[in-house]
Amino acid sequence: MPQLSSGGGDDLGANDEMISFKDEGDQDEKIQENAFTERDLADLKSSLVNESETNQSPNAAAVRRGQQNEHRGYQEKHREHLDGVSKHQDGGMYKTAYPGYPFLMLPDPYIPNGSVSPSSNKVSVVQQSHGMHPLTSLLPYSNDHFNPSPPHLPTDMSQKGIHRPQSQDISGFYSLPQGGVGQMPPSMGWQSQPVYPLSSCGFRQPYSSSLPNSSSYPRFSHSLMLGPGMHSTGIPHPAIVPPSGKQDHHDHYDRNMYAKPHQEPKREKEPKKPVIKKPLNAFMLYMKEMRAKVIAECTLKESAAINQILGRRWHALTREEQAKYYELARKERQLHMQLYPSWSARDNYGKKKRRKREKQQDSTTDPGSPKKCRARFGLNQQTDWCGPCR
DNA sequence: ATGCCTTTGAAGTTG
DNA sequence: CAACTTCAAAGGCAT
Repeated sequence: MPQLSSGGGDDLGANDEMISFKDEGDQDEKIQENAFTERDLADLKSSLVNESETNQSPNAAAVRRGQQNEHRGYQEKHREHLDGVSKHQDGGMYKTAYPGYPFLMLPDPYIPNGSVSPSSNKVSVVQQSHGMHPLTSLLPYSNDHFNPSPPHLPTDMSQKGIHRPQSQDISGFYSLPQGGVGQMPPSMGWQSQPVYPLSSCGFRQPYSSSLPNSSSYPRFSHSLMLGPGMHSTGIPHPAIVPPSGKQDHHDHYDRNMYAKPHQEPKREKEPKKPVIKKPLNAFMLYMKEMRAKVIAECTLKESAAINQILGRRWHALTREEQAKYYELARKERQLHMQLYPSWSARDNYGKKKRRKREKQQDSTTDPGSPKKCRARFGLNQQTDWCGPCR
């Protein structure tokens, strides 16, 4: 893949990247294949669908329609919506949220003013004591494309208590904290938003278990969105994460770091070096922005499922639409470089690898159960002995 | 408690 | 230099 930053200039190196899409045919094939195998599971699960779920769906047929639609190629569906000929009675998510191209909804949840995704609260960000981003004034972003919301609507908010600046700059992802109270962007009007039927989501059935019901449908309280971490002092840079805390499952950073950004005086031990995370690439930025929409429209929660949808939508975007994110990502990298000139992706490299290696080493010395051991060495479970087990 | 899943893209590593 | 690997986000789920 060519580097976007290469060659300078207009920097639409993204175009090259976009040319080299995966074989969509294969993808669709894979998708359909999965859809088929997963439908069985879905059928199974659908029997467990609770009352509220059916209440949300106009009728069972609608649900089934959604399931049937799952077997149609995403591209087909996408084309449908592009043509503005949504056959979904419910109007379909695109009809509702994407009158035209998906990007037209960008203004709504765009992250620069706070990744609205209620699920993306885990902003991977850093907690530093100072409130102002050192490069605030350097942020050259003109987010014309991403103007987050109508002027009358507050946009300064983020999840789990992260302040997002109202100013339109790159800081959306490397949030620049500002004073003031977190506010709800238009897209955060979750509770008043209509429930989008599952059929509008081009997603596969296994997640029908996530069909809306009164309890599972994402409702986000203000306390969640304006968590205790909402503070006027803020977050210097989302890419930085305190090494001590747990940021996410993978890297063990503190998810709630924003919730308690100022409670650290207690621990005065080892001022460890904060972890600086990778800047987000174009797709990651896109995901972060669109996740909330997908969650709302498809009533999904599982990120793996959501990401599949987002991946398909990503491919459905036009070059111009993608270019916006590539450009944003490029600026993200630039800013990241400015902020952390000495940082290298290598810094965070090899953690999992190391863990894996360590695990493997453990497993070589510790054979585990005989069954596991035989399986590992491809031996007959009934008759064979493996060395380590012996 | 931890890792996997799932996506794309950037960047690092390996051969 | 091509191919491969890792890590960014996300949250449910399995172990």
